Amino acid sequence: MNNPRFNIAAVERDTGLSKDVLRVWERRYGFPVPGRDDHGERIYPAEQVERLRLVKRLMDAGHRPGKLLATPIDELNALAPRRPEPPGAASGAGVAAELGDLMSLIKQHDSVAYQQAMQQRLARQGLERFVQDTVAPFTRLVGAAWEEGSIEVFEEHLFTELTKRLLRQAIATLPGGKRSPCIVLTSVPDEPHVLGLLMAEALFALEGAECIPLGTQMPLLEIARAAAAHRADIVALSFSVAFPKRQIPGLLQQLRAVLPMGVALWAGGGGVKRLPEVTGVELLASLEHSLVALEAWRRTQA
Amino acid sequence: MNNPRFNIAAVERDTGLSKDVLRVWERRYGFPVPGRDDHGERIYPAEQVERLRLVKRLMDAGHRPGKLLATPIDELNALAPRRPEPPGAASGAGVAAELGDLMSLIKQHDSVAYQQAMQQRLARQGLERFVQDTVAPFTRLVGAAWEEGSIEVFEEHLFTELTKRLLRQAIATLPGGKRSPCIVLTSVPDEPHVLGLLMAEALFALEGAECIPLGTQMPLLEIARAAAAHRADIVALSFSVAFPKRQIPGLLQQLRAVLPMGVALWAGGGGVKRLPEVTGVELLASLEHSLVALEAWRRTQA
DNA sequence: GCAGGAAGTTTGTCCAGAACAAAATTACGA
DNA sequence: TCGTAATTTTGTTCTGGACAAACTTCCTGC
Repeated sequence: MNNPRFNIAAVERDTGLSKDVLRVWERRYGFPVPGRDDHGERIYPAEQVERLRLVKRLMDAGHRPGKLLATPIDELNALAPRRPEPPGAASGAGVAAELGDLMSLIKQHDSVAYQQAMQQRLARQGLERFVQDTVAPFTRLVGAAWEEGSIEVFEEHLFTELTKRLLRQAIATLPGGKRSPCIVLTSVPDEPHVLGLLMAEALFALEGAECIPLGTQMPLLEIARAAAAHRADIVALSFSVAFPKRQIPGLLQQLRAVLPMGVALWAGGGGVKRLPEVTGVELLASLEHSLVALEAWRRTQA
Repeated sequence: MNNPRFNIAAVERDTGLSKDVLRVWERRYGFPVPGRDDHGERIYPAEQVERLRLVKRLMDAGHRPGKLLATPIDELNALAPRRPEPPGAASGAGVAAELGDLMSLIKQHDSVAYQQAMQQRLARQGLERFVQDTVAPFTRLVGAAWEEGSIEVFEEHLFTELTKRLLRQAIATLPGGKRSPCIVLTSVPDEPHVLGLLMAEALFALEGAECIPLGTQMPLLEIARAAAAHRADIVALSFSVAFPKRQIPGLLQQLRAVLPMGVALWAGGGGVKRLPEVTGVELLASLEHSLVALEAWRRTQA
C-alpha cells in the first residue's frame, strides 16, 4: 500500500526543484533516473525523491549540484549533511537542552504540554526575548530535524500551527493607539511560510509600528496596491531557506519597480542570507537586523 | 518608472497560469501575444497580464478558456462576471445590511475598525452564533465578491488574516480540562483554505471536543499517522468550493483505506455539497450538520 | 605574493512543436 | 428524461537545443 508513484509534478512539489531542472539534471548528470509509465512519462521512485531532497538541502547550504550529483557514493552524501552549528555557544549548553525538551514534547504529540511550556517561556522572557531566543532558534531546530528526516510531517505541522497561534495571540494583546511606521507584511507567491513574518510582526509591533498582515503568497502587483491603499511606509517580505535563491533578486527588483516611491522595501528570512545587494531594497540578515533597520528608518524620518 | 517588463516567469507568478499554459494558449488561441526581447524571449505588456488575470478569475468562476480567449471584445469580458445572488432572503434584509457594513470596512482597509466590529459581534452573539451567523455568511459574501471581481486580492487576504486571528483567539480562550472526542482537523494537499477548519474547530471545541489542528495541506499518509499518534476518534477535513470536486470522492476513499479502523472520517465545507455518498465517510453539508454529527457520534459511544 | 581581470565552466531558464490523457461537452439511444 | 458513448477542449509532459548569468579558474602585472 505504501508505494506512492511520484510523477514529475509531485517531485517538483516535494523537492522544490522545477520540472526543467529535473529533466536537465537527468540529461547532464545521469541523476535522477526515473522509470517510465505506459505513456512514457517519468515515474520517480521514493528513494530518488529522498536523495533529491538531500541534494536540495545541501545546495541550500551552499554546495553545487554538479559535485553533489557526481558523487554516487550515497554514504559520502550521508556524511555531508552535518550543518555547521549556528553560533549559539555564547548562550551555553542550557539553551540547547531546553529546546530539546520542547522538541520531545512535539515528538510525544503532547500539544497541551507544549503550549504550556511555550506560554511559560513567553511569560518569563517577555515577547521580544521569547521571539528571539525561543521561537526563532526552535524554528531552526525543527527545520533542521525536518531536513534530516527525524521529525514526522504531521509533527512539524502541529508545531507550526501551535506556534502560529501563540504568536498571533501575543501580538493581539499588544496595546493599540497611534502607531508608526505603517508596515505591510507578506510573502511572494510560492512562499507559503508564515512563521518568519509573524516573528517580525511581533518585534515590529512591540516597537510601536502599525503592522498590516496580509498573509502569504501575494502577487507583486497586489503588494504594490496594498501598500498604496494602506499608505504604508514599509513593505516587509519574508523568504524561507527553501525558497529558490536565484529568483529572489529579480523578484525584489520587480517589486521595487512597481512600489510607490518613498515606500521602503525590506526582505528578511533565511532565504536572503548571502545574497547580493539589490538597489532600493534592505536585506535583513536576522531578526536583530530588523530592529536596527526600524531604528534607522525612524532616524531618517526625524 | 511603472513600466515593468514581465517575463514568462513573472506572469506565471502573478496570474497563477503555468509557463506551459501561457505558451500553448498563445499558439492555440492567439492570446496572449507577448513581444520578444533581444534573446527572443517573451515580454508581456502589463495590459495583457491584466487581461490574463481577468481570464483566470472568470475560469475559477466556471468559465472555459476557449470561449474567454475567443471574445476579443474586452467590454464583453468586463460585463460577464455578474453572478446570481445567493438566496439570502430568508435571513431578512437586516443581516445583509450588517454584513455590508463589514464589507465596507474591509474595502476602506480599516483593519482596526473591522476588528472592533467583529469583536463586538463576538461578544454580543457568543462564539457559536458568531461563527454561524457572522463569520460563515460573511466568508461566503467575500467569496462571491472575489469571484465577481468587486474586491481586491489584498483586501481578501487582509480579511482572511484578520478573521483567522479572531477565531484562533476565541478558540484559545475556551476552557481546558478533560475533553472528548479527539478530533484531528486538517485539509488535503492543494487545499490551502483554512477558515472553514477554524470555524469547525471553534464549534467542536465549544462542545467539549479536543481538537488537534494540523493546519492545511497534509499528505494523506501523514493524516493517518497523525490520527494514530494522537489516538484520534475523528478526522475532519475541509474542502473549499474552489477545490476540484471530481477529486474529492477518490481522495476520501484513499484516506478511508489508510485510516485506522474505528476512526471516523468527516468531510465538510463548500466543496462537499451535492456530492455522492462515500462509504465510511460522513459528509457534512453545513456547520450545523457538524454539530449534529458530533451529537450522533456521542450517542453511538454511550 | 596577490589583486584583479579574462577566459572558461557550470547551471538554471527558456523555446518550439508534438503528443496525449483527463475533463468537459455534445450527441445519441433507450 | 436520463445515462452512455463519441467528440472536443484543455492542461501537462515530452525532447533536445540554446543561451545568459553566476561561479571558478587561470593568467597577468604590480
